[in-house]
Amino acid sequence: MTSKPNPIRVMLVDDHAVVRAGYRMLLKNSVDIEVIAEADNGESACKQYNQLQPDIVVMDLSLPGIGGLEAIRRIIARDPDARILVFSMHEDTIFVEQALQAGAQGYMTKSGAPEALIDAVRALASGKTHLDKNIAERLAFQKMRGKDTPFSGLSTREFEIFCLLAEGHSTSDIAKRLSLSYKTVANYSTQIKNKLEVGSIAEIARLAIRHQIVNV
Amino acid sequence: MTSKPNPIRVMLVDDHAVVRAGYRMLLKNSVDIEVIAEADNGESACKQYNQLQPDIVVMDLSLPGIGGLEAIRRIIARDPDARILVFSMHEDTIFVEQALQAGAQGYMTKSGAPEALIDAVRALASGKTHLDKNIAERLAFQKMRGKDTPFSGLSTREFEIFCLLAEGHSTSDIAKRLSLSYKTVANYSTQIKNKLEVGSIAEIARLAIRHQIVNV
DNA sequence: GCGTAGCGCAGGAATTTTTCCTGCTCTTTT
DNA sequence: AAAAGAGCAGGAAAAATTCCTGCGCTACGC
Repeated sequence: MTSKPNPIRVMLVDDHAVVRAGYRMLLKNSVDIEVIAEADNGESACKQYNQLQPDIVVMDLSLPGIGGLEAIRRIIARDPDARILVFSMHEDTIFVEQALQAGAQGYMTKSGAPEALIDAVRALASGKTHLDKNIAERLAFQKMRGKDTPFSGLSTREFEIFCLLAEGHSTSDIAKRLSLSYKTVANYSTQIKNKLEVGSIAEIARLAIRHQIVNV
Repeated sequence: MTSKPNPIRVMLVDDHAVVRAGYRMLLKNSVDIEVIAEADNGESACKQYNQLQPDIVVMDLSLPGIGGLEAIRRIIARDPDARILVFSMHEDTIFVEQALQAGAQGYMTKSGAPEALIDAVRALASGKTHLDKNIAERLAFQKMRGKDTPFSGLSTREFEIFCLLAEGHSTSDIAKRLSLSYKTVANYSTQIKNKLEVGSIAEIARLAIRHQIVNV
C-alpha cells in the first residue's frame, strides 16, 4: 500500500456530464488513479486517446455519433494495446459480446456497487481483464452451450421464422407465406423463444434490431 | 449570497448508485442545497418521501418496480404540494408530457450542462416550474401545430402499458405489476394496437425503439 | 344542473395462439 | 446400420386475444 509514483491515467467517456462527475468523484478516492481526460462522444474519445494515451479508458456504450462500440474499434485499431473498460447500463450479454469482440478488456454494469468500478480499473491497469461477475457467469453458460451469436443455435428454418416474427408478422401470416401449417410455425416460434431465452415477441424484435437483422 | 438558514432539502431517486453519487457531488457545491435522502426505486422513494418530506425530489423515470411516473403519481396523491423534478435521459417530448401530467413541476435531461440541475432545483424550491429549454421549445412547437407523436393519442394508462409491452413483458406480467386484471391489460393491449395501427407486439417494440422510448 | 364524452376497469364468450408432447420422414454423420 | 437432428404437423390443455357490454368517475359544455 505504498503511494505509487505512476498513477493509473484514466479517460472517462460518457455522454452525460453528471455521470462523468460521478465517476470522477468515485475514482478520486483512490490515490493510484487519476482522471486525465473526459469525452462525451466517440469521436472526441478517439482523438483524445491518440493525444494523451491514457492507461485506461472507461467507456459507456450509448454515445451520440459513432457509438461506443465503434469508438472502441477505432481506438484498438490505432493502438492494439489500448485497455478499455466498458461501463454500461446494459445487462444483456449481447452487449458484452459485442464490446469484447470490439476489443474491450472489461465490462461492468452501472447497477453494481460503485466500488466495483475501482477494482475493475485496477485490474485492467495490471494487465488483467475484468467482467461483471453476474454477466461473466451468464456468458460462460452461453458459450458452454456452443452459442456464438445468439442466433447460431438456430436452424435455417428457425432463423427464417425468427426474422419474420421480428418484422411483426403473425403466426398465421408466416404460415401462409411459407406454406406451412400454422401449427408448425407456432411450434417453431416456441422453440425459437426457448433457444434465444426470450419470453416474448417484443424481445425477439429487440434482439433482431440490436443485430441489425431487421430495421428499426 | 448570504448563507441561508434553511437549505433546500433534496431527495435523489435513480437506480444507479454511481449516478446518484454524481448528483450528490454536484449539488454539494451549492450551500443552499442539501441532499437528505436517496432511493433506488419507486417504492422506496414514496416511503422515504412520506417520512422525510423533502422540499424537492430529483427523480429518474426508468426505475425498477413501479416506474418513475407511477412514483410521481403516488407521491403527488399523498402530498399535492410535493415538488418533483424529473431528471431523465429521455429527450422525447412524450416523456415530458407524461411526467408533467403525473404531477412533476420540472423536467431536465441528463445531457444538459450539470449546472442546469442546480438552477432547476432552485427554481422548483422557489415555487416555479422548470423545463429543459430545448424541450420546452419542441413541446411548444408541437402543441402549436397540434401535431404530436403517434403516442399522443394514447391515454396515460395506455402509454404506460405500451411501454411495458415494448419492453417485452407479457400481459399477465403487466397485470401483476400494475395490480390490474389481466383482462384489463389484454383489452388495453388490443386498444393500443388499434390506436397505433400496428398488428403485433413486435411492431410495438419497433415503434418504441424508433422513438427511443425503450432501449434496443 | 344535466347530458355527453372519455378514461379506467373488468367480466363473458368465442376465437386464436401458445405450449408441450408425440410421431413421422428425410438427410447427414459415425 | 444406427444415431442424430432438421423439418413438419397433429392432439390436448392452457393462455392470450378480440369484441362486446357494463359500471363508476371526472370533466366539459350548454
